[in-house]
Amino acid sequence: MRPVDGALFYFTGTLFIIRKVANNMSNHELSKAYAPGEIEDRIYKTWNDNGYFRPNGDKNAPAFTIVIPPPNVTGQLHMGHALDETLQDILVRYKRMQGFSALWVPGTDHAGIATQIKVEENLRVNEGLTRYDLGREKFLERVWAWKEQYGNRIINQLKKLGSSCDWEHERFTMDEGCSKAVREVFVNLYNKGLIYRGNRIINWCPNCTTAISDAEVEYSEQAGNFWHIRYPIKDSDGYVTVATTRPETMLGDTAVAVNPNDERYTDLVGKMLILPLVGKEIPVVADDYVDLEFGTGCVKITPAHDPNDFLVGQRHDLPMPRIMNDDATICMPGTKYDGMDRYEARKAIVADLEAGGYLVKIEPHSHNVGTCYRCKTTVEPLTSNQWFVKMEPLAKPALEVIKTGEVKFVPERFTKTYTNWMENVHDWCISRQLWWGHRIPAFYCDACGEMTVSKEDIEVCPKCGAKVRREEDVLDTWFSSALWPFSTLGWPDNTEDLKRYFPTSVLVTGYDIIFFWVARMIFSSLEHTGKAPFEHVFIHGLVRDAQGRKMSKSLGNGIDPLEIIDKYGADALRFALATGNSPGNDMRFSDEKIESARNFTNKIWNAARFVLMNLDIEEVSIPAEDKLDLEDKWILSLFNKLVRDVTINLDNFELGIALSKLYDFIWDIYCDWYIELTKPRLQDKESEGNKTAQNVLAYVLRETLKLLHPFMPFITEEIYQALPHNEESVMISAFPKFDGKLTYDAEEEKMNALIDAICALRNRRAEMNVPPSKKATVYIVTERNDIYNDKTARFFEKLAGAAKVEFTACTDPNAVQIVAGSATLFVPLADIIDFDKEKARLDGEKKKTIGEIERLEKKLSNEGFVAKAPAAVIDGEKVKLAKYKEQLESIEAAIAKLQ
RNA sequence: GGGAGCAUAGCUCAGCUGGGAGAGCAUCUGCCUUACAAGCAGAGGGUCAUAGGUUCGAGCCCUAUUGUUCCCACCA
Repeated sequence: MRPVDGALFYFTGTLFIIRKVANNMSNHELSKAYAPGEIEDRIYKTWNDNGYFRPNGDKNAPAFTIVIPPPNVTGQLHMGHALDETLQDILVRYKRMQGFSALWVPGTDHAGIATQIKVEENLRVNEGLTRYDLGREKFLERVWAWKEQYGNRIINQLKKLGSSCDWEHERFTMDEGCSKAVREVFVNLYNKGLIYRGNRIINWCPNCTTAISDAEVEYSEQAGNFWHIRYPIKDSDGYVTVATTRPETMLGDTAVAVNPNDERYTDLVGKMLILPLVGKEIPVVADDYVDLEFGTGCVKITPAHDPNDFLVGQRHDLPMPRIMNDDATICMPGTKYDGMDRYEARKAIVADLEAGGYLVKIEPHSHNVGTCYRCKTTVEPLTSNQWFVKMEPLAKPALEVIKTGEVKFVPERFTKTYTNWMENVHDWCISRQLWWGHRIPAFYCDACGEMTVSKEDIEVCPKCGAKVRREEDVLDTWFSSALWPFSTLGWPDNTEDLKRYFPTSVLVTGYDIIFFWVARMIFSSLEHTGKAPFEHVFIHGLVRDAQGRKMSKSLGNGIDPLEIIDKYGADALRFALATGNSPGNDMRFSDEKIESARNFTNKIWNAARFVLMNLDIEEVSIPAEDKLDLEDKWILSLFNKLVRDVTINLDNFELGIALSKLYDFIWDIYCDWYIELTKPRLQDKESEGNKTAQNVLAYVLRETLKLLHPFMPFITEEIYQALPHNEESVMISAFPKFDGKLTYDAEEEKMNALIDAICALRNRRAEMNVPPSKKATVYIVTERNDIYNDKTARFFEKLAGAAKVEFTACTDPNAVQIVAGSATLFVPLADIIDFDKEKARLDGEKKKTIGEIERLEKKLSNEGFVAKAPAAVIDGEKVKLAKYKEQLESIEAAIAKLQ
């Protein structure tokens, strides 16, 4: 599979040069700051050229599959994508390094409405034409041309992020294979009776002039009015008063409904009313739908323009006249309202009602108005002939796989969101009055009235032989997205890919499209493949701006990921997106965050520079145990624990936690301590420990880079290539495994004691305003010479401002005493020390220590605690107690010495 | 009306299956200690929203309350 043989391997970078330069003892001026720009593109190209993005050829390796949530083909990369792709890339790279045959399928979505609108807009602006001027065929040619022109833009942008997709698997929701899958699914569902065509009430967007599904309607609270209107009772002086928020729809009223239990109106049921302005007679019907408490108790019924009224209309067999055209203008030929826009008509009707004495009152009333999620136009509910997917039979198994855990949401709470929706889902309106999309494969015969749904195009009616015409409507974009996990792998054919990589492993997406997409993939996959499409759904939140606002075009607060990459590098962006937040929660993106991420890349870069400057070995391995110093065992032990923790976190989708552990290890442990601790050995080239220090330093760095690689692929590769290494790329190297032999608990404890002592010493010096340049001999009194000895003394010299270390008590009465665990350190720092102040300080420490001892003793003498707490916790407390007791002795000795 | 999230340092947020609270930024002090000033060393700063409960032990589990954000439903 992979063209290793003969492949020109050309990872060469700045750091590689550093190593050469350092070894040759020249002193070139080398970049102190990490400059990602040139490095990233070069590395990405090398990965690609070497075929690393393709699954490894190992037939025995377990498969790991992710399909990308396909971005809109003509879209541009935004922060939401950047987050989504980063998370997927982390998972894929991790699994690939673990030896899985990892496949990440990329691709784009034709995005029906969005793309069509874009092309129409372009047509209007540049040529002054509408799609109707061009006609269907010509218009579609334009859209395809547009797709060809812009389709690669977002794909190239994904590459800038470092996405390790298998580009040879790239798919498009309207390519041949996906189209075949769509057609197969449509016909199958139709034949099973799960797709039907009918005149139902649907959500209509007058601006996009298409039906949209329930999921595509967004509700927004809007201020409006309640108009109370009198409807006269036929053959009577009486009237009923109805209240409505949409007076213009009265033109389409075919009844007034009251609650059957409403005693106020019992006599009215069955009577006829005269519809004002129209003069038509309409009945009063009794229906449970009417709320006794709300409004006047009388509801005007407009079956063609309100979903609830539609149901009432069906129950009472009412006529359902549509009074609006597709552009939401009034359709009432012969009336003055004909042709008026719906809001214009509202004004006119209210005025006329008032003039006619029908208007009782106007009450301010705010209510939720449905809007189109694409263009924000208020949707018009109306009856229309549309295609629907019958949801009930599909929802059942889709709920079941969640219940059984066959599909798991991460975080788990989103199962509830999903379940609530799926339990209450209505039939899915799938037809769209657009041109760009999968055209519905239904054929009408005008001669005999037959409708044929067919996998193959047909020209003539199979029943009567007359010429047929094809359905004009296309399918909802989400209909094809719903098939994405299996259509991209070759379904309906039983391809090798399908067998090997389906079901997929994880789906990574934002919580905002659980209904649109995740839910529909699950029921579609179950229905057509018999399997759930994925095992885990890893949900993330939205990327917001620094103020916590949603990024939006209209607000102009969007942050362009490409600009960020340009300025800070892809690794910094990925770090900023992957850290400091937990799954499913929204996150804020700020300058501070990206700067701090950039600083981290720089820190790694410089640590690597340091290591390389000191490296003159060609191979790196862990030296024999008897060669290892205390600090070597300490860092190896901590690294080993890091491997264990990071692996566990990654397996649990705790990417942010894993990354912050890596950050802490690299910065606080490796850089701040270990590098400093190795300096004495490194500076003495002839020293016995020099090679050991080099080996451990380079080993831990190299292995840590492997752990970090899924998160920050570029910088880790660049440094990996510069270090001695065996595998051709860190990207395909083996992810480190926990090694039981590398656990050094005793050394960890000793090194930690030394660190505590060094910190205590630094602390004292700072408190006393001793300038770092002023060194003093440090006298250490202790019984633990396994910790404090000639070998570790150098740490005090290097890191704690010690001129030298003596293991005797200090005779200088002005020496400051520092108690650190089991040792007391004397430092003659001050010319004259203030005895009272020193005593007060020591007294304070004594008091604090006694407090701790008392707390621990109390806890350990608590029968409940001793009886019920786990042994490890109890032991931990005992160790702490012993430590404090030891410290107390030292403090008391120090106080005694002062007097 | 139903559901979910959030409330922890000045700000933004971590805190995994309960074992005496952390990071980044900001603030203060001192350092160009030749890997890194995009840095180093040190410091200050928190009744973990409130009230109960479970537990030997609660930021974490349970109940209620308050504030806040979001999703779903749509009573015309």
